[in-house]
Formats: sequence, structure tokens, C-alpha cells
Amino acid sequence: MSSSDKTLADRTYRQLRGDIVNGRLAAGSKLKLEGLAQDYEVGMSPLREALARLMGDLLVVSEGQRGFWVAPLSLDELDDVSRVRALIETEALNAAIRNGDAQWEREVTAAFDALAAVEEHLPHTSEALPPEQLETWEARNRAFHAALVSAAGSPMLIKLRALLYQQSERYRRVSLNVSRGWRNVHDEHRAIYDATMQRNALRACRMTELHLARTAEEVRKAMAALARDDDQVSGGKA
Amino acid sequence: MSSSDKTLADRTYRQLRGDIVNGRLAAGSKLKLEGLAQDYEVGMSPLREALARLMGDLLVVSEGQRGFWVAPLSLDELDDVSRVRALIETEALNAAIRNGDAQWEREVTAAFDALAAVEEHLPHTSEALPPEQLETWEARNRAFHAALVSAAGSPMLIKLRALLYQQSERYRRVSLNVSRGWRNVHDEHRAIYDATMQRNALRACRMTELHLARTAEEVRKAMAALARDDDQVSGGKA
DNA sequence: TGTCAATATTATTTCGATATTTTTTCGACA
DNA sequence: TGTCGAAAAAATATCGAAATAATATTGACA
Repeated sequence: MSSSDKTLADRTYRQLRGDIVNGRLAAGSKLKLEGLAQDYEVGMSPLREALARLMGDLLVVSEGQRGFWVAPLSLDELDDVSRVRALIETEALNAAIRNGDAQWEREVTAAFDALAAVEEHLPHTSEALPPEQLETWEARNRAFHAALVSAAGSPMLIKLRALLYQQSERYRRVSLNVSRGWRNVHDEHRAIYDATMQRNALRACRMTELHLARTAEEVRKAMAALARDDDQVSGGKA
Repeated sequence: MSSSDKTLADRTYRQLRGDIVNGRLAAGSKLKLEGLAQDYEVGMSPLREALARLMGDLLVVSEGQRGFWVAPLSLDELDDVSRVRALIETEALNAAIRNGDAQWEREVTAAFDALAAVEEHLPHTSEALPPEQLETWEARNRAFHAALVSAAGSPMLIKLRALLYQQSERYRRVSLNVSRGWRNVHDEHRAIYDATMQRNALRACRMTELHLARTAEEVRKAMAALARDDDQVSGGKA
């Protein structure tokens, strides 16, 4: 499938990662090895190798001799991830605005335009979004935020940012499955884009912080609602 | 060996990690699977699982169907790691000084005292340090820096800090094998400790930045010297 | 009825061998 | 002599089953 799928372990790693991030594999659920091996059509070796790599991405947790689980999501971790992501993301954006050349500007603009094309006809009401359109938005949102910081000149900062973005994406997908109303996220993206193009690092970082904080707040509400529902359900059964 | 060595893969992961960080496995060297399996007395499955996890720690790199290598060290990456580490470490220290309670103060003090006990009779001259004493210093230095930020209240910040500390340690060990002179690193540790105990976050962070920058500078010189020697050697042969 | 231990079951972990790919070697040919 | 390509060697990647550990079940006993 992907470019660097030289081995089965690579392919399985990517498939599992996608299924965890988009929530197809539920947070906290047990990963039964035999079942996974059948689902992904691989043997134990590449499967375990993929799971070991996912531990490094903080998407999977394990306990010796007891197996693997999808890393759980929690309100506390949401706050933690959001705060650290804001730190890393603003640091990277700041550096990118300092270092970025004309080529970078073109790439950011292209990514922004592609994202804008999807966002301009997002439902403002609480309609459900077709899954295919959601995936397009996710991909372009990811590409836009990645393009912004791509000129930071720091591979390590980029790497940590990618890790944290992925964590955030997991949380965001939860909220998209609960409250299907889209706040005007496009205005926030445009504010970041404009400030970046004006090389106004301070404003670009402030707008980024605001953007991340608002997203986190939305997720927090969705998770709190979910937790209430779960309590009701499990409470009703008990 | 370690506490959580429930599986062979765990044990092998820890052994390999230690051997990479302390330089026993040279940076950039090829990791031949059969040889490693014999050295560590394990089969392919736990070995590959351990290597996959080390990729997440940025200690091992791989290329599909071509195997694994110890992640290389470079001057560029040294700068990158040092800068990002300073960012994370000061953020964490700042939060710890804000949040730390009396128990935290006691732990930091205990870690500092233990470190001081080793550092006070370090050779100021360019004597070589006995390996056993070096390992003691490494362990206590790690424990001191970990204790400082332990009250940051942010698991993610702590996790990223640990990753970056480990990267730095790899580089530092290079310089310790080249220039065996110890600068007065104890004064720097004491300055950080004192400022922290006075809850002077600004000063504590400044002292930390200085400490990290000086260490990086020392490593940079050592690596530059090494690179010159290597050029001579490979140049002489070519 | 409740607890505990022995047993059965299920799941994870590991090994050894095989399949596949890459790298090296060697010889034909220009 | 140098280059190209085919065959041999070496190394990686994968499978399937055996070994090991954790969990669930059962029945004896208090």
C-alpha cells in the first residue's frame, strides 16, 4: 500500500496505526494476537514487530506475558498532550517562520488551499459528514499543519511534533463521532496561515495556541458526554 | 536483570539499549541478526521485537529487507538534540518548581547529595576515570536530572525528556572517551540545585540551559577531534 | 454457601526451519 | 582491463508449531 512497505511488518505497522488513530480499534481494547494475525493476514513475527513499534508511538501498551492493548484515552492525558503539543508546535512554527524560504511559502500555500477547498463546504449545521470527506479533511489538515513547521530546520522537533499530532488526532476523532457540528475551524486555519505568511511569528503562534486550545475544549466536552453515557449504560446494567 | 524483564524480548531490549547508549555497540554499525542472537542468547523473534522498540527510541534505524543499524551520531544532530532538550527540560523544570511539594524537595536533595558524593572527588586533571566510577556517575547524574523534573505533573513532558536525555547521554559518552578532563560540572549542578530549592524558576532554567550548552560544546569538540582522526586514518589508507 | 487448590483452557512467547531478498563472487565478453 | 550478468553465498523476513505462562473452571472441603 504505502511507499515503504518493503516488509509485512511495515505494512502491518501502518495498518494497525491507522486503525488505532481512526478509532476502528477502540481505545483500551485488548489486542488478541491470534485474531489480529488472521485479520491482517500475517504471522506472529511481523505482527509482534508492528506492535513493538506502536509502543514507541504511544499507541499501544503492553504488559509482559499478558499481551497488548490499544493505549487508553483519558481527559487527563488529553490536557497533557494538548499542552505539550502547543509547546512543540509553536516552537517549530516560530523557527519555520524565521527560516522558511519561498519554496516553503509555496508549499504552505498549496496545503492551505487544498484544505480550504474542503473546509469551505463543510456543514455548519449538525449534519453527519460522509466518511470519505472526513478522511480527505483529516489528510489535508494533517498536511497543512505539517507544511507549516516543515522549515523549522530541526528534525527532532518535527519528529516530536508528528508524535503529538498523532495523539491529538486520536482524541479529535472521538469528538467528531459525538458532536457532528463543525465550529468555524476554517477561520482559525486562515488566521494561522495569514499570520505565517506575514512572518508575524508571535501572532501565528498565538493563533496556533488558540486553535489547539479550542480543539481540545471541543474534545473534552465530547469525552465528558461519552463518559456520562458510559456511566449510564454500565450503571443500568449493574 | 531489571525489574520488568518478564519476557526475553524485554531483557534483550534493555541490554541492547544499554549497549548502544554506552557505546559498546558503535554508532552507525550494522546489527547482524544472527550474531546478535548468539551474543544475547535469544532467537529471532524476541531480538527483532527488541530492535523494533529501539527504533521508537531513535537508537536503531532500519531499512526494509536490508536490516538494522545503530543510529548514527552527527554534529548536526547533536545541536538539534541539545536545543530541543533544553526546550523540554526547562519547560519541565519550570513546571516542577511550580508544582513540587516537600516530598519532591527531599527526593531532589537526596539525588543531588548522592551525585555530589561522586563528583567531589572527580579528577580535575586529565586522568582516566575507572569504568565503575563512570557508571556510578552516569546513574546518579541521570537520577538527579530526572528527580528535578519529576514533579512537572506532565507524563508526556517526562517521557519526551527521557528520550532526549538518552540521546544526549550517547553523545556525552563519546566525549568522555576522548577528552578525559572533567570540567567543574559539579558547580553547574549545584547552581541548578540551589536555584531550584530557592524556587527561582528563571534562574534554575538559565543554569540548566548553560549546563546543557556547555556539555554540548564539550561533546562538539570531542566529535570534531574524532572526525579529524578518522579522516587521517581513512585518508592514509585511501 | 464460600473458599481454595488442582485442573483445563486460553493466550502469549519463543524457537527452528523455510522462503525471500540482497549482496558477493566469478567468468564471459567487449 | 573493465563491465555486465548469471550463479552462489549470505543475510533478512516469515511461518507454523512447541513451550510457557496466565486465566478460567471445576469440584472438594469447611
